[in-house]
Amino acid sequence: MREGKPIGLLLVQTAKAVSRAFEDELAARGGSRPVWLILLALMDGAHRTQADLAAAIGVRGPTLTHHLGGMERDGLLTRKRLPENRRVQVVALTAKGRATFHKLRQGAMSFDRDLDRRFTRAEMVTLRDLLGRFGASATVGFGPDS
Amino acid sequence: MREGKPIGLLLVQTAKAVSRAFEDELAARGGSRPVWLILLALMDGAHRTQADLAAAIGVRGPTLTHHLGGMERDGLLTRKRLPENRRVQVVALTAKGRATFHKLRQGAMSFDRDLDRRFTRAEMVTLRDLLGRFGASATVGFGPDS
DNA sequence: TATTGTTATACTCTATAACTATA
DNA sequence: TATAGTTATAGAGTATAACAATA
Repeated sequence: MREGKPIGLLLVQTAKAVSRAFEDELAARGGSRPVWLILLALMDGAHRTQADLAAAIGVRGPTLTHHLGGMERDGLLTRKRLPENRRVQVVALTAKGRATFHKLRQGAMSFDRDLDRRFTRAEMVTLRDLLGRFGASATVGFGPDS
Repeated sequence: MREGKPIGLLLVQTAKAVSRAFEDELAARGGSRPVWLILLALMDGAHRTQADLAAAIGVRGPTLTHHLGGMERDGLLTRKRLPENRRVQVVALTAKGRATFHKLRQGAMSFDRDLDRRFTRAEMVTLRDLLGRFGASATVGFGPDS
């Protein structure tokens, strides 16, 4: 016998509200969720190919190409072919890209601080455990500081 | 000093995965999230105007019009003007609309049962409390049975 | 004038299929 | 043939601005 709103719905609605607020925060600093995730992945530096990068942020190849195109037009990154294997594109952040990363990171961190204040240490441990129980995977954090 | 992945990110990523799975479940039964939410709101029957309905499912007027248009074309509902106030549209489910509701409701309930099994009663109480702490609002459940 | 909803239009994110270039 | 990525195209969901009809 379950009580109250379905837990999946509660989770999804809660996350939708939080997600919207987070995206507003990023937008106020000239970013968006996909741009933030790409910057994060590039700063972490662990990916090798665009296919890897796409997988890291959870989209398909053409979707990544789409976002990289926009970011390249905005001067956030450059793409150039590897001489040894000209099929591969090497994606690198520009100074502006790194600056944007830091700007967005500020927003992301302040956003998270606000959420964080609502829970005690113990509650946070419990919450992480319970969220983990839904069986989703995860990759990124706030990324490196420099 | 916080530890691990930002809690907001964890929440959003978890919800994204759950949400995607839920939408696949609805899609397998010929629905979608917005259609499900609209059917649910109409079965609950608490709204009065389309503006209310839009607010209940968290979208703007034109977005609702867009979805109602599709659902009307699909024969799930009818719209007609109130004689007393011809600005107001009265939205009503057809038999097909109600049938679709029940079909999607099966999917939603079986989906939620799967999630539910992963938690004890006590954990569920805790989880609801903690999710509530994020400060999101909420309206719907599984709706009425008939 | 204010209210209710629609139309016109557009943007963002995403995807699949077909293609180019390279290996 | 297989691989890395792009182009072409499309579709879902959302929004704002302007509008029509009604009150």
